[in-house]
Amino acid sequence: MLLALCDCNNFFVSCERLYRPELRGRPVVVLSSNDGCIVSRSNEAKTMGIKMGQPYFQVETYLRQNGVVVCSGNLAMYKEISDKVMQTFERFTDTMEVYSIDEAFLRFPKNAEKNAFEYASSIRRTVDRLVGIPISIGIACTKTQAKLASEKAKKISTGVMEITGENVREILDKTAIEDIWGIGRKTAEKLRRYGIATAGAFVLQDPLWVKKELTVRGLATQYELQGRSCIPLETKVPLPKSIQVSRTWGSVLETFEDVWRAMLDNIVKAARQLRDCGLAVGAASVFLRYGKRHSGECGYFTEKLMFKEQILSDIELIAALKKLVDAIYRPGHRYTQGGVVLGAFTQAVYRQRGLFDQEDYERRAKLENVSYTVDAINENAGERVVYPASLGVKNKKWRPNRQFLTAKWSEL
DNA sequence: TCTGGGGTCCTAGGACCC
DNA sequence: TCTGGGGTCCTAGGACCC
Repeated sequence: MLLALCDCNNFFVSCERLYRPELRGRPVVVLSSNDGCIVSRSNEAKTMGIKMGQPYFQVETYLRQNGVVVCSGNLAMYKEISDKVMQTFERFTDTMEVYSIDEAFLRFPKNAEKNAFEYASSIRRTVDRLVGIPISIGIACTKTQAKLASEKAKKISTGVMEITGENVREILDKTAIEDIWGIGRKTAEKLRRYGIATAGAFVLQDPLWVKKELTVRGLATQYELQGRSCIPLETKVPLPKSIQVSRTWGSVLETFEDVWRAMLDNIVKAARQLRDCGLAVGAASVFLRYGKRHSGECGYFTEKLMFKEQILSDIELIAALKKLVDAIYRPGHRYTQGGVVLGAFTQAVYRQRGLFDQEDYERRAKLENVSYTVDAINENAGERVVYPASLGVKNKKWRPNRQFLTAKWSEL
C-alpha cells in the first residue's frame, strides 16, 4: 500500500495570490483573526526570518520598511479554494482523508504504485492547472513517513519525495526528532535529554521504553517511522465531539449589552454548525476572558449547563445561554474575548422524546423548523441575511479587526 | 494599544459500584 | 497482626495537531 500526503504550499498566501497575481515573487504574510499573529508566510517572507505565529504588532514596522505585503486572514475564501483542491485530488483516488484545510492523505491506486513519482507529478500539474495552488507531495507506506516525505518534498524543485525501504534509514538519520509528526516540543525536549536527537536514533529504542515514556501514541509514531502502519486512513468525515466558536473582539467590551451581542454572534455561528452536522446539543458552556492576556492582570469566567433534552434551535439555545452569560458576567471588567462550546451531542433524528410533554414537543418542533428554514435562506443567499434582531445592525464594535482584507464577499 | 481559533486523544485520580 | 480484586464513569490537565 502506498500513501501520499498532498500538502498545499504556504496555503493562505497562495490563496491570496490567486486573487492578486501581482503578489507572486513578493514577500507576503497572512494574519490570524483580529490581525493578531502571522499564520502563513510566502517563501520570500520565510527567507527574511519572519516567524510563524509571530504577533503582528511586534513586526509591523519591519514589514512595512521591507516591503512585505500584509493580508488579513479570510478563512471563508480559503475554504472555498480548499474544496476545489480536494475535489481535484478525488480524480486520483477513491480512498482519501481530508486531514486539514490544506492537506489530504491519498491512497494510491494499485496500478499507480510502480510509477508513484510520475503519478504524484501529474497530481501536482493538475491541481496547478485547475485551481492554481502549488502543492508538495510525500509518498510512503505510513502516514507518519508520508508527512515527513512531504516536508522534504517542499525543499526540492520536483515537489515530490518518496520514502522507500532503500532510503528510509538515511532520511531518518538526517531528521531532527522535533520534525516528526506527533513529536511536539515537550516530547522532543524529553527525548533530547535522553540523548535521542534524530528520528534515526528514536526508531532504534526499545518499544517498551518508548511506550512507558511516551504512551501508546509515541509507540505508534515509532512503529510508523519503521514502516508499520498504525494510524489508519480516516476516509469518512467524523462527526465532531464538540463545537467551539470564540473570538477575540475588535475592541474592549464592558457593558453587558455589548458583551451579550458579541456572544450572540458566536452562539448563532455554533448553532448553525451544529445543525449542518445533523446534531443536537446536550451540554454547553460559555466563557468570557478579560484583561490583557500577555501582561497585567487577566482571567476568565466560565459556566456550564446540561440540557434536560437535546436541542438545536437558535431560539432555545439563545435563551438558555443568555442566562449562562448573565450568570458569569460581572461589571467592572474589560472583556476582550468570549466563546461558546457545545458538546454531549446526539444525532438530531435519534433524539429521545420526553414522556409527558406533548405541548413542549410541538413547540420545539416549530422552533426547529424556523431554524432550518433560516439556514436554507442563508445558504441560498451565500451569506447571513437572516439573523436575530437582537444582534443589531450597526455598532458591531466586537467584530474582529481585518485591516488588510483583500476581497469583500461580494467581489469573490 | 497591540499576541488566533478550533480540535483530538491519553492519563491519572477520584467517586462509586459489586 | 491484619484490610481484595476488579470494574466504570467523570473530570482536569497535558500534549499534540492544523
